[in-house]
Amino acid sequence: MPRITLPDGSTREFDHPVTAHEVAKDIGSGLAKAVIGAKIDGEICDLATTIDRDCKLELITPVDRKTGESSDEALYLIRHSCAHVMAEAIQRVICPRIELVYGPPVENGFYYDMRLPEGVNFSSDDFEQIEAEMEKIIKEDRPFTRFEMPVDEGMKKLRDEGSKYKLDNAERAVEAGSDRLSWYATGEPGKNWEDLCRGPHVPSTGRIGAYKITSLASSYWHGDADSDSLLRVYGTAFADQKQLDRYLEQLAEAKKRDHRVLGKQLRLFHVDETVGQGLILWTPNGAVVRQELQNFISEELRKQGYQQIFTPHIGKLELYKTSGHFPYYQDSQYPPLIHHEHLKMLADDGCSCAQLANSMKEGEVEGYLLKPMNCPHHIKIFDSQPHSYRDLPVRLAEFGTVYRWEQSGEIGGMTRVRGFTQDDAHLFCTEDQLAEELVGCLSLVKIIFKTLGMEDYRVRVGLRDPDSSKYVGDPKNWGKAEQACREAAKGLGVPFSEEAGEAAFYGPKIDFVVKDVVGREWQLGTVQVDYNLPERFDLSYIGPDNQPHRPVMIHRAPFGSMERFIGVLIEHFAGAFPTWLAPEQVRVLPISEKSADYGREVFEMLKAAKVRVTLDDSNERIQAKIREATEWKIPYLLIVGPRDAESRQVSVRARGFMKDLGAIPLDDFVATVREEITTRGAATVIEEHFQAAATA
RNA sequence: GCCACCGUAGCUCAGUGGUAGAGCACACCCUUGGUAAGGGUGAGGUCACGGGUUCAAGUCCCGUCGGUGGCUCCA
Repeated sequence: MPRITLPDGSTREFDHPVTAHEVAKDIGSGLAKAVIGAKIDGEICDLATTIDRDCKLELITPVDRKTGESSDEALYLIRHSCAHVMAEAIQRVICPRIELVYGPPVENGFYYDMRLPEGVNFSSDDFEQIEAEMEKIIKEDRPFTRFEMPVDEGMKKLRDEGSKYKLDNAERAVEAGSDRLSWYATGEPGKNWEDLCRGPHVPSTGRIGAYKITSLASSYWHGDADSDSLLRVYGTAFADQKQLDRYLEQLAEAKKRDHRVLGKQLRLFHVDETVGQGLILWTPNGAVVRQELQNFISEELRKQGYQQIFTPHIGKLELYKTSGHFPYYQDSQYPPLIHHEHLKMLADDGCSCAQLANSMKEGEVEGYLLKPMNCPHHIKIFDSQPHSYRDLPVRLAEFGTVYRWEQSGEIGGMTRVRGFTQDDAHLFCTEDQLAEELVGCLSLVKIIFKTLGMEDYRVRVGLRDPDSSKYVGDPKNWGKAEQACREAAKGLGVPFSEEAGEAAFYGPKIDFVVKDVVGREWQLGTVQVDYNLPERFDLSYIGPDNQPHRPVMIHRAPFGSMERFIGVLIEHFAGAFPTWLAPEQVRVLPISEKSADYGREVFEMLKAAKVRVTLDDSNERIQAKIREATEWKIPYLLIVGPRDAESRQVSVRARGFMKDLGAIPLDDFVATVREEITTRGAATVIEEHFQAAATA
């Protein structure tokens, strides 16, 4: 008879099979009331699950009594159950003929995919009504009742009901090894709403807590673009209103630091539909941030022995045929630029687009390509001279702008664009130098992320799929390169994962993924080993044996692109850039016209010290000037009035303190702000000046 | 690319087929003030673009462009 081990190690024995709920009752009536599910030998189950064998049992309550937080399991049960309630409400409120497809819990909530019958539609305007219906179902506190059938019988039921989607789900379950199919009725089977579902669920609808329908999207059946288009309704649910409110606040907070919102507010960049989708116009403020960042990266590159180069934005088609970019990746490139005479000739001949594409592939029409990658140009620089092994490694760096035809639905803000500038570099080295070069690439990343305070990132090492033969290069070298990537990643001291099958066909790679303050992940740069391009371009160096050898290439763009990186940076800092990056570093605010002359003097002095400073000599009151300046997230505001002019001081209001920190001599301020800027924030001397005021 | 929703002043947004609105920003005037909005006046619009329905369209329909959310893709 079942002997049940609880998480604290204690055991309970029963002389008959019991349900998880009965065990909870046996422990205490309070627990029995609170509990919403169980974990039996690590597997999450309904509370009504019968236990007839020895097992480990964990009871799931909506909220942990000690921490006040919900476990992942509790949220899983609540959200999965809420998906059912939402689906029922939608069928009742919108249309009963809506076909249900699939409704799982996901991170931060749940969704339900459904197929709408012809002519039926709904929008976010209907959310309120659906939520009202959900409220009713929850108030009724109907039990989630599980019932099972043998596969044959279950399939027949589904066929009779005529839902191809549910039938498909069942077939998949059977393929995965199920010998029975299960349904959950919200109430009484055969009488109330039901759904084919593996479960588990909370015991009854009343236990769902707080919920909200969040958005509407579309999806494809099986994720296949050629298959049926489905409507996906997103929602979220929590154990209680407080948690839901907190989540919604986080969402609102995330929206406020969205780089697209801040980009507009702080005039960092502009996208103009008449210029083109996904083409970033860097406005003066954004250009400052980018320029400062590029200067910083360039300095570090020089320290590491990189040489800076410049290459044009286009190159002959032939070049990209050699590299393999054309026509292999033609779909993700802007169409080629072709010669006038060709264009004219083809037009006169009434040539179709398809014919044109064909003749370009065949080499009958020459043209140029807007470069989708910088490597071919860099390779040509490397190859413009013979190389001795003594020259290696050669490290060529360029902030190189590339253009890619991203799918229109994917483009947005600065993080997914069609024209972008990579902090690109290509390293040409010997097989033996590879490991050390990889370490060098990663140390650069480390320095820069640290300076920017972006310490919450992880590294993904992409390795070969052991079952595939698509990879180019010597398997022995691959093994060594993979090991080198692994070691280099380890040396960073941040979490990293190895992912088999994620390598490019031409070499293993290391990707950097950063997390922003609200927990979203962004893939930034990569470091990739390449055995393919040196082969394709027939690169060589002369070794100590006086024989030609093939160099190995490393592509590295550790920040991905300036666009995406700065997009992420805007969100990371919520627009409040550290002083060295801030478009406007200091603003001088004279109290009134009486102090205008001194204000101008302060302004000129800072300008001469190469500080990005402005003077607000408008005839507003000081309160209004401060408010205005605060909205621009300027690091330092200098309030100057007759008192300050008298003593040649400035009254400092530093961003983040939101109050008057007191006055310091003008010369001291200039010197300290300079130091903060040149050390890129390593010295935050200003605050030390005001220790007492700042902490008061 | 696919699906849904959206596009009104520089920005944020109201606007029920019948005379295009508010707040902020901007310009000018008054105000000259010590740490998050002083007051007044004014200017600002092809309601994304193109077609259609209607006596009448910002509003309804179709198309195009663009945005948002998702799906798919991502050298």
